[in-house]
Amino acid sequence: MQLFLSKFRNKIDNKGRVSIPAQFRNVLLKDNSQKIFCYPSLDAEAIDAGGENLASNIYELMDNLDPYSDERDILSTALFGLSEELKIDNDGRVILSKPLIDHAHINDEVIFVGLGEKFQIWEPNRFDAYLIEAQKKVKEQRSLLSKRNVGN
Amino acid sequence: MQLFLSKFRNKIDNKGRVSIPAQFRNVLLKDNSQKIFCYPSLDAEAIDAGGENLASNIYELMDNLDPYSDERDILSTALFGLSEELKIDNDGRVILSKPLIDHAHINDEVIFVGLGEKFQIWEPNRFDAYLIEAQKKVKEQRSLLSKRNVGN
DNA sequence: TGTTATACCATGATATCCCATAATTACCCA
DNA sequence: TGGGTAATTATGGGATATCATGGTATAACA
Repeated sequence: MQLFLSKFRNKIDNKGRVSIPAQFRNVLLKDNSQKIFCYPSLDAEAIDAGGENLASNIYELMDNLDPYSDERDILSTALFGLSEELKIDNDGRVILSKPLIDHAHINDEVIFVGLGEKFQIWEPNRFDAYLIEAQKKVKEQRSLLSKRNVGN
Repeated sequence: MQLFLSKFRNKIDNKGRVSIPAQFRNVLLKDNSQKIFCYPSLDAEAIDAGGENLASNIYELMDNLDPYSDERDILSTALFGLSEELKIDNDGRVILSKPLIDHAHINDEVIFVGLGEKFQIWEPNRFDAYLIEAQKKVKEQRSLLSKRNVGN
Protein backbone atom coordinates (compact mmCIF):
# COMPACT_ATOMS: atom_id res chain seq x y z
CA MET A 1 0.00 0.00 0.00
CA GLN A 2 1.10 3.53 -0.72
CA LEU A 3 1.37 5.80 2.30
CA PHE A 4 0.42 9.34 3.12
CA LEU A 5 3.69 11.22 3.63
CA SER A 6 4.87 14.78 4.15
CA LYS A 7 2.85 17.88 4.85
CA PHE A 8 1.15 20.53 2.74
CA ARG A 9 -0.39 23.88 3.52
CA ASN A 10 -3.49 24.87 1.54
CA LYS A 11 -6.04 27.65 1.59
CA ILE A 12 -9.75 27.48 2.16
CA ASP A 13 -11.58 29.74 -0.27
CA ASN A 14 -14.67 31.76 0.54
CA LYS A 15 -16.93 28.90 -0.49
CA GLY A 16 -15.23 26.66 2.04
CA ARG A 17 -13.38 24.63 -0.57
CA VAL A 18 -9.87 23.30 0.01
CA SER A 19 -7.65 21.26 -2.31
CA ILE A 20 -6.55 17.84 -1.17
CA PRO A 21 -2.80 17.74 -1.94
CA ALA A 22 -2.20 15.98 -5.25
CA GLN A 23 0.10 13.44 -3.63
CA PHE A 24 -2.63 12.43 -1.22
CA ARG A 25 -5.17 12.21 -4.02
CA ASN A 26 -2.89 9.75 -5.76
CA VAL A 27 -2.79 7.56 -2.68
CA LEU A 28 -6.58 7.74 -2.47
CA LEU A 29 -6.92 6.73 -6.11
CA LYS A 30 -4.98 3.50 -5.51
CA ASP A 31 -7.39 2.94 -2.70
CA ASN A 32 -10.22 3.56 -5.17
CA SER A 33 -12.36 6.39 -4.00
CA GLN A 34 -13.71 9.81 -4.86
CA LYS A 35 -14.37 10.45 -1.19
CA ILE A 36 -12.44 10.89 1.99
CA PHE A 37 -13.48 9.40 5.29
CA CYS A 38 -13.13 11.93 8.14
CA TYR A 39 -13.69 12.19 11.85
CA PRO A 40 -12.46 14.39 14.67
CA SER A 41 -9.16 13.07 16.06
CA LEU A 42 -9.65 11.39 19.41
CA ASP A 43 -6.52 12.80 21.01
CA ALA A 44 -5.90 16.02 19.13
CA GLU A 45 -7.67 19.12 17.91
CA ALA A 46 -7.38 17.95 14.35
CA ILE A 47 -9.28 15.97 11.74
CA ASP A 48 -8.35 12.39 10.93
CA ALA A 49 -8.90 11.43 7.31
CA GLY A 50 -8.23 8.68 4.84
CA GLY A 51 -9.73 6.51 2.12
CA GLU A 52 -11.74 3.32 2.02
CA ASN A 53 -8.79 1.56 3.54
CA LEU A 54 -8.97 3.60 6.71
CA ALA A 55 -12.73 3.24 6.97
CA SER A 56 -12.61 -0.53 6.70
CA ASN A 57 -9.79 -0.78 9.23
CA ILE A 58 -11.92 1.09 11.70
CA TYR A 59 -14.87 -1.20 11.01
CA GLU A 60 -12.64 -4.16 11.65
CA LEU A 61 -11.39 -2.68 14.88
CA MET A 62 -15.01 -2.31 16.02
CA ASP A 63 -15.88 -5.84 15.03
CA ASN A 64 -13.23 -7.17 17.35
CA LEU A 65 -14.80 -5.47 20.34
CA ASP A 66 -17.42 -7.08 22.52
CA PRO A 67 -20.78 -6.02 20.98
CA TYR A 68 -22.27 -4.92 24.26
CA SER A 69 -19.23 -3.43 25.93
CA ASP A 70 -18.98 0.14 27.05
CA GLU A 71 -15.78 0.40 25.09
CA ARG A 72 -17.55 -0.39 21.87
CA ASP A 73 -20.37 2.02 22.57
CA ILE A 74 -17.98 4.80 23.35
CA LEU A 75 -15.78 4.17 20.36
CA SER A 76 -18.58 3.77 17.90
CA THR A 77 -20.17 6.96 19.10
CA ALA A 78 -16.88 8.81 19.03
CA LEU A 79 -15.94 7.60 15.59
CA PHE A 80 -19.01 6.71 13.57
CA GLY A 81 -21.32 9.19 15.16
CA LEU A 82 -19.01 11.98 14.18
CA SER A 83 -17.47 10.63 11.02
CA GLU A 84 -18.32 11.89 7.56
CA GLU A 85 -17.59 11.11 3.98
CA LEU A 86 -16.58 14.16 1.99
CA LYS A 87 -16.94 14.15 -1.77
CA ILE A 88 -13.87 15.14 -3.74
CA ASP A 89 -14.93 17.41 -6.60
CA ASN A 90 -13.51 17.40 -10.12
CA ASP A 91 -10.78 19.81 -9.15
CA GLY A 92 -9.68 17.69 -6.19
CA ARG A 93 -11.32 19.79 -3.50
CA VAL A 94 -13.55 19.06 -0.52
CA ILE A 95 -15.73 21.15 1.77
CA LEU A 96 -15.09 20.56 5.45
CA SER A 97 -18.22 20.41 7.59
CA LYS A 98 -18.76 22.86 10.39
CA PRO A 99 -18.38 20.29 13.20
CA LEU A 100 -15.01 19.23 11.83
CA ILE A 101 -13.89 22.81 11.38
CA ASP A 102 -14.95 23.64 14.92
CA HIS A 103 -13.19 20.68 16.44
CA ALA A 104 -9.92 21.64 14.76
CA HIS A 105 -10.41 25.39 15.18
CA ILE A 106 -9.80 25.87 11.52
CA ASN A 107 -9.89 29.26 9.93
CA ASP A 108 -8.91 29.94 6.34
CA GLU A 109 -5.85 27.78 6.00
CA VAL A 110 -4.99 24.18 6.87
CA ILE A 111 -2.08 21.81 7.00
CA PHE A 112 -2.42 18.28 5.67
CA VAL A 113 -0.05 15.90 7.47
CA GLY A 114 0.64 12.39 6.23
CA LEU A 115 0.66 9.73 8.96
CA GLY A 116 1.10 6.64 6.82
CA GLU A 117 -2.25 4.94 6.42
CA LYS A 118 -4.17 8.11 7.22
CA PHE A 119 -3.61 11.84 7.29
CA GLN A 120 -4.62 14.70 9.54
CA ILE A 121 -5.91 18.18 8.82
CA TRP A 122 -4.73 20.92 11.21
CA GLU A 123 -5.03 24.59 11.82
CA PRO A 124 -1.44 25.65 11.01
CA ASN A 125 -0.51 27.28 14.32
CA ARG A 126 -1.86 24.43 16.36
CA PHE A 127 0.03 22.02 14.21
CA ASP A 128 3.32 23.82 14.74
CA ALA A 129 2.90 23.54 18.49
CA TYR A 130 1.99 19.88 18.24
CA LEU A 131 4.93 19.17 15.97
CA ILE A 132 7.40 20.49 18.51
CA GLU A 133 5.97 18.08 21.07
CA ALA A 134 6.08 15.27 18.55
CA GLN A 135 9.73 15.87 17.76
CA LYS A 136 10.55 15.87 21.45
CA LYS A 137 8.80 12.51 21.81
CA VAL A 138 10.74 11.01 18.94
CA LYS A 139 14.04 12.02 20.43
CA GLU A 140 13.08 10.62 23.82
CA GLN A 141 11.97 7.42 22.22
CA ARG A 142 15.17 7.09 20.32
CA SER A 143 17.46 7.80 23.25
CA LEU A 144 15.55 5.19 25.25
CA LEU A 145 16.19 2.72 22.50
CA SER A 146 19.87 3.48 22.27
CA LYS A 147 20.25 3.35 26.08
CA ARG A 148 18.69 -0.06 26.05
CA ASN A 149 21.20 -1.14 23.47
CA VAL A 150 24.12 0.17 25.48
CA GLY A 151 22.79 -1.37 28.67
CA ASN A 152 22.67 -4.85 27.21
CA MET B 1 23.32 -4.66 -0.35
CA GLN B 2 25.39 -2.03 -2.11
CA LEU B 3 26.43 0.90 0.03
CA PHE B 4 26.41 4.67 -0.34
CA LEU B 5 30.06 5.72 -0.14
CA SER B 6 32.16 8.84 -0.62
CA LYS B 7 31.00 12.40 -1.06
CA PHE B 8 30.02 14.62 -3.99
CA ARG B 9 29.39 18.31 -4.37
CA ASN B 10 26.62 19.39 -6.77
CA LYS B 11 24.86 22.58 -7.74
CA ILE B 12 21.22 23.49 -7.38
CA ASP B 13 19.99 25.22 -10.53
CA ASN B 14 17.54 28.09 -10.60
CA LYS B 15 14.62 25.72 -10.86
CA GLY B 16 15.68 24.04 -7.63
CA ARG B 17 16.96 20.91 -9.32
CA VAL B 18 20.02 19.02 -8.14
CA SER B 19 21.63 15.91 -9.58
CA ILE B 20 21.84 12.83 -7.39
CA PRO B 21 25.44 11.58 -7.82
CA ALA B 22 25.55 8.81 -10.39
CA GLN B 23 27.13 6.40 -7.92
CA PHE B 24 24.25 6.89 -5.53
CA ARG B 25 21.73 6.46 -8.31
CA ASN B 26 23.24 3.09 -9.07
CA VAL B 27 22.79 2.01 -5.48
CA LEU B 28 19.19 3.19 -5.59
CA LEU B 29 18.54 1.23 -8.75
CA LYS B 30 19.57 -2.02 -7.07
CA ASP B 31 17.14 -1.08 -4.38
CA ASN B 32 14.56 -0.64 -7.15
CA SER B 33 13.22 2.84 -7.01
CA GLN B 34 12.78 6.06 -8.95
CA LYS B 35 12.40 7.96 -5.72
CA ILE B 36 14.44 8.89 -2.72
CA PHE B 37 13.04 8.84 0.78
CA CYS B 38 14.09 11.94 2.78
CA TYR B 39 13.62 13.47 6.19
CA PRO B 40 15.37 16.08 8.33
CA SER B 41 18.19 14.47 10.32
CA LEU B 42 17.33 14.16 13.99
CA ASP B 43 20.66 15.35 15.27
CA ALA B 44 22.20 17.34 12.45
CA GLU B 45 21.25 20.24 10.25
CA ALA B 46 21.23 17.96 7.26
CA ILE B 47 18.86 15.80 5.25
CA ASP B 48 18.84 12.04 5.65
CA ALA B 49 18.06 10.18 2.47
CA GLY B 50 17.94 6.71 1.01
CA GLY B 51 15.90 4.25 -1.01
CA GLU B 52 13.14 1.80 -0.27
CA ASN B 53 15.42 0.07 2.13
CA LEU B 54 15.68 3.09 4.40
CA ALA B 55 11.97 3.78 4.11
CA SER B 56 11.01 0.30 5.22
CA ASN B 57 13.22 0.62 8.28
CA ILE B 58 11.12 3.54 9.37
CA TYR B 59 7.89 1.76 8.53
CA GLU B 60 8.97 -1.18 10.67
CA LEU B 61 9.58 1.13 13.57
CA MET B 62 5.99 2.30 13.33
CA ASP B 63 4.60 -1.19 12.91
CA ASN B 64 5.56 -1.98 16.47
CA LEU B 65 3.12 0.58 17.80
CA ASP B 66 -0.55 0.19 18.58
CA PRO B 67 -2.35 1.24 15.36
CA TYR B 68 -4.82 3.70 16.85
CA SER B 69 -2.95 4.97 19.85
CA ASP B 70 -2.16 8.53 20.72
CA GLU B 71 1.50 7.59 20.88
CA ARG B 72 1.49 6.31 17.34
CA ASP B 73 -0.08 9.51 16.04
CA ILE B 74 2.56 11.59 17.75
CA LEU B 75 5.48 9.57 16.49
CA SER B 76 4.14 9.24 12.98
CA THR B 77 3.62 12.99 12.82
CA ALA B 78 7.32 13.53 13.35
CA LEU B 79 8.41 10.59 11.23
CA PHE B 80 5.91 10.43 8.36
CA GLY B 81 4.80 14.04 8.48
CA LEU B 82 8.32 15.29 7.98
CA SER B 83 9.35 12.62 5.49
CA GLU B 84 9.07 13.01 1.78
CA GLU B 85 9.49 10.92 -1.29
CA LEU B 86 11.25 12.89 -3.99
CA LYS B 87 10.85 11.74 -7.57
CA ILE B 88 14.06 11.33 -9.52
CA ASP B 89 13.56 12.78 -13.01
CA ASN B 90 14.90 11.35 -16.26
CA ASP B 91 18.17 13.21 -15.83
CA GLY B 92 18.72 11.89 -12.32
CA ARG B 93 17.71 15.07 -10.52
CA VAL B 94 15.39 15.86 -7.63
CA ILE B 95 13.83 19.02 -6.24
CA LEU B 96 14.33 19.46 -2.51
CA SER B 97 11.28 20.76 -0.69
CA LYS B 98 11.40 24.02 1.19
CA PRO B 99 11.14 22.44 4.65
CA LEU B 100 14.14 20.23 3.93
CA ILE B 101 16.13 23.12 2.48
CA ASP B 102 15.34 25.24 5.53
CA HIS B 103 16.31 22.56 7.98
CA ALA B 104 19.71 22.10 6.34
CA HIS B 105 20.19 25.81 5.55
CA ILE B 106 20.86 24.93 1.96
CA ASN B 107 21.59 27.58 -0.59
CA ASP B 108 22.68 26.83 -4.13
CA GLU B 109 25.09 23.99 -3.57
CA VAL B 110 25.04 20.76 -1.58
CA ILE B 111 27.28 17.91 -0.55
CA PHE B 112 26.08 14.34 -0.75
CA VAL B 113 27.76 12.19 1.89
CA GLY B 114 27.54 8.42 1.77
CA LEU B 115 26.87 6.75 5.12
CA GLY B 116 26.46 3.15 4.04
CA GLU B 117 22.78 2.26 4.00
CA LYS B 118 21.77 5.90 3.71
CA PHE B 119 23.29 9.20 2.70
CA GLN B 120 23.06 12.80 3.88
CA ILE B 121 22.68 16.06 2.04
CA TRP B 122 24.53 19.05 3.58
CA GLU B 123 25.15 22.69 2.97
CA PRO B 124 28.89 22.54 2.15
CA ASN B 125 30.19 24.90 4.84
CA ARG B 126 28.16 23.28 7.56
CA PHE B 127 29.41 19.92 6.52
CA ASP B 128 33.04 21.07 6.73
CA ALA B 129 32.45 22.38 10.23
CA TYR B 130 30.72 19.18 11.23
CA LEU B 131 33.57 17.13 9.86
CA ILE B 132 36.14 18.99 11.93
CA GLU B 133 34.08 18.43 15.06
CA ALA B 134 33.66 14.78 14.23
CA GLN B 135 37.39 14.28 13.76
CA LYS B 136 38.08 15.98 17.06
CA LYS B 137 35.71 13.57 18.78
CA VAL B 138 37.34 10.61 17.14
CA LYS B 139 40.72 11.69 18.46
CA GLU B 140 39.33 12.13 21.99
CA GLN B 141 37.74 8.75 21.80
CA ARG B 142 40.96 7.21 20.63
CA SER B 143 43.05 8.74 23.38
CA LEU B 144 40.53 7.48 25.92
CA LEU B 145 40.82 4.02 24.50
CA SER B 146 44.59 4.01 24.51
CA LYS B 147 44.70 5.25 28.12
CA ARG B 148 42.40 2.45 29.11
CA ASN B 149 44.61 0.02 27.27
CA VAL B 150 47.61 1.24 29.15
CA GLY B 151 45.74 0.89 32.41
CA ASN B 152 44.93 -2.77 31.83
C1' DT C 1 -37.40 33.80 -5.10
C1' DG C 2 -33.51 33.84 -2.59
C1' DT C 3 -30.01 30.45 -1.04
C1' DT C 4 -26.88 26.96 -1.12
C1' DA C 5 -24.49 23.49 -3.40
C1' DT C 6 -22.52 21.54 -7.72
C1' DA C 7 -20.33 21.49 -12.16
C1' DC C 8 -17.47 23.99 -15.29
C1' DC C 9 -13.89 27.32 -16.83
C1' DA C 10 -9.65 30.60 -16.23
C1' DT C 11 -5.11 31.64 -14.66
C1' DG C 12 -0.55 32.00 -12.62
C1' DA C 13 2.75 29.35 -10.55
C1' DT C 14 5.22 25.38 -10.32
C1' DA C 15 6.83 20.91 -11.66
C1' DT C 16 7.90 17.75 -15.36
C1' DC C 17 9.54 16.39 -19.71
C1' DC C 18 12.68 16.66 -23.41
C1' DC C 19 16.70 18.20 -25.68
C1' DA C 20 21.46 20.58 -25.80
C1' DT C 21 26.21 21.00 -24.27
C1' DA C 22 30.54 20.88 -22.02
C1' DA C 23 33.35 18.29 -19.21
C1' DT C 24 34.77 14.17 -17.55
C1' DT C 25 35.36 9.31 -17.56
C1' DA C 26 35.48 4.69 -19.55
C1' DC C 27 36.87 2.02 -23.43
C1' DC C 28 39.32 0.17 -27.20
C1' DC C 29 42.77 -0.94 -30.23
C1' DA C 30 46.90 -0.05 -32.76
C1' DT D 1 51.22 2.33 -23.44
C1' DG D 2 49.25 6.02 -25.55
C1' DG D 3 45.84 8.37 -27.99
C1' DG D 4 41.73 8.81 -29.87
C1' DT D 5 36.65 7.67 -29.76
C1' DA D 6 32.56 6.82 -27.51
C1' DA D 7 29.67 6.79 -23.28
C1' DT D 8 28.45 9.07 -18.99
C1' DT D 9 27.65 12.87 -16.19
C1' DA D 10 26.35 17.36 -14.39
C1' DT D 11 24.07 21.26 -15.72
C1' DG D 12 21.28 24.62 -18.47
C1' DG D 13 17.05 26.01 -21.16
C1' DG D 14 12.52 25.83 -23.57
C1' DA D 15 8.11 23.64 -24.02
C1' DT D 16 4.41 21.26 -21.87
C1' DA D 17 1.58 19.44 -18.12
C1' DT D 18 -0.08 19.67 -13.49
C1' DC D 19 -1.65 22.00 -9.50
C1' DA D 20 -3.82 25.22 -6.33
C1' DT D 21 -6.99 28.57 -6.41
C1' DG D 22 -10.35 32.00 -7.91
C1' DG D 23 -14.41 32.86 -10.52
C1' DT D 24 -18.82 32.07 -13.26
C1' DA D 25 -22.76 29.61 -14.54
C1' DT D 26 -26.02 26.06 -13.74
C1' DA D 27 -28.84 23.13 -10.93
C1' DA D 28 -31.19 21.79 -6.55
C1' DC D 29 -33.84 23.34 -2.90
C1' DA D 30 -36.63 25.29 0.51
